[in-house]
Amino acid sequence: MVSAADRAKNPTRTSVWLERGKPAGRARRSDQSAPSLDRDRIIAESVRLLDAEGPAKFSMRRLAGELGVTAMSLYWYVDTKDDLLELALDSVFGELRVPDVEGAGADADWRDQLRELAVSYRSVMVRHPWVSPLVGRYLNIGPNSMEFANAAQKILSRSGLPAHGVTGGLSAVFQFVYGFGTIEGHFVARCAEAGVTQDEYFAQAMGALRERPGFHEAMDLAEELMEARGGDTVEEMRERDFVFALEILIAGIEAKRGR
Amino acid sequence: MVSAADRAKNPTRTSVWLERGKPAGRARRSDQSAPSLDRDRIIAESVRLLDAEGPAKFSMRRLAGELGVTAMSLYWYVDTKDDLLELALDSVFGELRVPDVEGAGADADWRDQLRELAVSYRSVMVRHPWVSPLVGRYLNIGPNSMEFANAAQKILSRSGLPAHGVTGGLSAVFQFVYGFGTIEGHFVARCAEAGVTQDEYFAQAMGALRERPGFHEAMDLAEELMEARGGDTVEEMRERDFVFALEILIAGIEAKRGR
DNA sequence: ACCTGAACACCGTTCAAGT
DNA sequence: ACCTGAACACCGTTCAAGT
Repeated sequence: MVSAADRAKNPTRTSVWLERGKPAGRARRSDQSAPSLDRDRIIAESVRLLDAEGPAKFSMRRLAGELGVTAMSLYWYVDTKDDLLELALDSVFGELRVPDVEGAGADADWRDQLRELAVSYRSVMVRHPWVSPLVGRYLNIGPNSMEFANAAQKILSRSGLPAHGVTGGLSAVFQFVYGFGTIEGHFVARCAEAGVTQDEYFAQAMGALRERPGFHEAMDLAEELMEARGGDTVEEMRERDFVFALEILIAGIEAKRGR
Repeated sequence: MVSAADRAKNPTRTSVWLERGKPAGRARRSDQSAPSLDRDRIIAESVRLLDAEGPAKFSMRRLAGELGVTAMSLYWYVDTKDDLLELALDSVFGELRVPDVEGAGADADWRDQLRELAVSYRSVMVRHPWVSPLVGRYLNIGPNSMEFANAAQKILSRSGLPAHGVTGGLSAVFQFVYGFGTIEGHFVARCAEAGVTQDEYFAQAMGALRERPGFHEAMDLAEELMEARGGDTVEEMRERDFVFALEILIAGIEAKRGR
């Protein structure tokens, strides 16, 4: 933990994870009277609030209220709201089911492991729609993010892609999943806020669009394509798109093997 | 344009573009004295400010100040800040160079057109890093967004993908570009804010990471992969990743033709 | 070591009032 | 038709002070 004065000496610090000093908060006193707060409690409650009410309503004052404390108490444990968000971000990355890529897992089919990691990443983004803007905002170098990135690198390294293409392959797959999960997560959150099902929301938006003058032609093609894809619910349609897109990516990687 | 009272009658409105009444602002009076403001000026200045100072510093009060007017004047032209952002979003989508997919363009190679559209989308995201969170937030049904989506659909429809796979293919390509452009745009913006070049920022972050205990192994693989990819500057490295990733996607689509 | 109260410089938006 | 001033209910953060 770093005081405001220390921070002034390190003005280019770009991440909580690059703090000097104790990484997990200020030194705990050995004294018997336990403090009412700690970083982990603050982070856990932040995640809960962000999930429940969305990032727009998340404030230091609101969070403090939920913890039965004044807003200023929080500043004993984190330097800024930004740092807190970065901590919350890495904390939900802990939910990722990262396949075993070391011992026995190093012999598994890279395609299966890639699918597993992609599916898991997607579901984190959907469960926590506030995560995706933060992934863009921070460096993503917390321990859980790093474990994820490391596993992804190992999996793609075994795909047969030429060495010069592995980072590009990583981009292709995980930026896709990021984009997909972002849009999906926001859609789910919007429906929940509006108090309608995804199918209701979708039907309403499509209806409104069809009435727009000059958009008939565009909608015709869109509907034709949606028809061909099939799927009875919005969730099923999205699922088909995700699966097919992932298969395109895997097929593309296979096509680029050794070139 | 819709008054607060009208809006109350349409509580499920989910986009400025689904407003009832005049789509381009309130009716202009025929009177000779021109008003000092109009929607287009407000939108243009919003884009300028968002580019220059980022979304965190963008406020109705700040914007009004820049336009030489009080904050409340703006509410004559837009219902909420949210609506204004949605308008600004579609406005920068107007910068997209959408290939001709209708007449002669319908015979062009779909790969070339897909690359052109992807490159253009990426560069919009990088020039305007505030765009990417908004793409997640809104429905993206403004006229420029729709033209983009329509062109993308037409291009993918000619790729040889089976009809049921076209929407998945669209996801794969454009969610990838979205994710890539998001991360890239934020990185560029962060460097500008910190007043360092991308290469300096990158070197600093890598250096800090290498010093972290227990991250040696992960960094070794990452550096090996970056070595193999090559590229002397951060921009060049990113360029290689983007190009290769896009070729993976195209190869994947080709592999899925007719299946 | 840990927490608080008051204060500063901000927000988006409403509403009644001006011209 | 278009714009303003005052007001409401908020923000993140600092700082001096309490225990």
